[in-house]
Amino acid sequence: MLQSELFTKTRKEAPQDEVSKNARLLIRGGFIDKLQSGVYTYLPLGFLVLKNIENIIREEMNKAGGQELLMPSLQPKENWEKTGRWDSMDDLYKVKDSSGRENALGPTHEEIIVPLAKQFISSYRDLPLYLYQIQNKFRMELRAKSGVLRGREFLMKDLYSFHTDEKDLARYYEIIKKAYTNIFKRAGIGSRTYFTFASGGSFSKYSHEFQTVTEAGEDTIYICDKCSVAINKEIAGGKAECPKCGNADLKEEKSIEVGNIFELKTKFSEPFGLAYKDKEGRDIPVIMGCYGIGLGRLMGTIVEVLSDERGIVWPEEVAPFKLHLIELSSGSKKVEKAAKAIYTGLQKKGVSVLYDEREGVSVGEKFADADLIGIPYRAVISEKSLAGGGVEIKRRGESKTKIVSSAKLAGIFK
RNA sequence: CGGGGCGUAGUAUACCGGUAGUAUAUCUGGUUUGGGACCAGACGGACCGGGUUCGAUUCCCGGCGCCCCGACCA
Repeated sequence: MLQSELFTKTRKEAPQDEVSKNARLLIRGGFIDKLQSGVYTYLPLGFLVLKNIENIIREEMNKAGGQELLMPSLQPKENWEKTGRWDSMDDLYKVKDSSGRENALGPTHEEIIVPLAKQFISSYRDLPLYLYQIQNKFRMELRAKSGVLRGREFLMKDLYSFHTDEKDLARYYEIIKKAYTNIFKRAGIGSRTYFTFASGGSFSKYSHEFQTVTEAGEDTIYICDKCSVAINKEIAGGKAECPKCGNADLKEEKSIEVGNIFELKTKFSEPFGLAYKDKEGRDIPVIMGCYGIGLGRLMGTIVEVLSDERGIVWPEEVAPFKLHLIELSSGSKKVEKAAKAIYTGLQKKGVSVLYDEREGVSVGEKFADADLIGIPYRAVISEKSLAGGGVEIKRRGESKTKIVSSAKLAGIFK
């Protein structure tokens, strides 16, 4: 993409009402725009990042046997009354249309997927079953905060699993645990993300969260270095010990909940009468699990964890482009021609490139933009680089540069 | 939802009871080009409603919006 044609421009300063690092950098770089508190537009650059995150998640969910579908946000009141959540869930958005009909704007989708699954599950032969979607959620947060980390409308992947018994649920739980570990690794935050024991609510001892260590987090966890797991402060009580090995020498950190998985068991299958016939022909309630990841929150977490004083440092798999090609021509036709040839050549090889061919933009500004936007590789082409034998290449986040011939440039992205 | 703070050009800010200045961005023209370069000109602004006042962007009241702390958060 030509940078001169990019919809957005970078900003030197962030709006004073944004305090969080993720929102300040994402707004300055032209990734997002705030419409109202807790509600953001994803601009072209941000949308590219979001799509990359989405693809990572989709690949891992498919690998775990998930079938993707898309459910509505407008959800009839009756479904929510059946589970009692129409009245009990205080962050539920309720909308009344001109005919007087009432709907919820979906904050989660148990109320929809369970009656849906009921249409197709009747026998033990139909189980297990794994369904997921990537879809906007609405939650009336009393206090939206921390940029994209806690919003009122946000993209979320939610997967629901259906099983014959708890043993099978436990088996699948482990599969998703691995899938989530892969997702956070590919998203570049694996080394700081811990499998965490958290409050289980009324049906089980624990639920589990994936918590990423950063000062920007609103949760506090205690990490066991021996087991590389953590326990959420909300259930740790006064003296925390590792739920796995009993170690009491835990490290306290602030963290962001980037994913959660929990056992629903029969909490939703019962109100909707979701049951299957076993081999003896008896009706048995279906056992369920559910598993969520907020995509915007994940994007914000990546920014919180992987950025420096100059801007964002995107991991390769989520970066909006693989390479930021910067032309410093000073009006030199030779440099212009060489840069353009490299750009077209890389495009043909399928390497995504943001090509800064803007005229009359100073060197400092181009470099500052590249640092802020945070594409993993920066290639500079100028009189100087050509004299040195080609293109000067540098990784974002590192300071050493090296010259490679333009022929060899594409090889870096294999 | 409790407490606190803040609303002035696209953005960041200043001053003021007498209708608003600067920077940056944008537009025009020109000079520049290895870390947000420079010159000249132009465009553009007081959240909404009410009150006090000869006069309100400024003071008072109400609303709305935004941020922070807390509570809440399958």
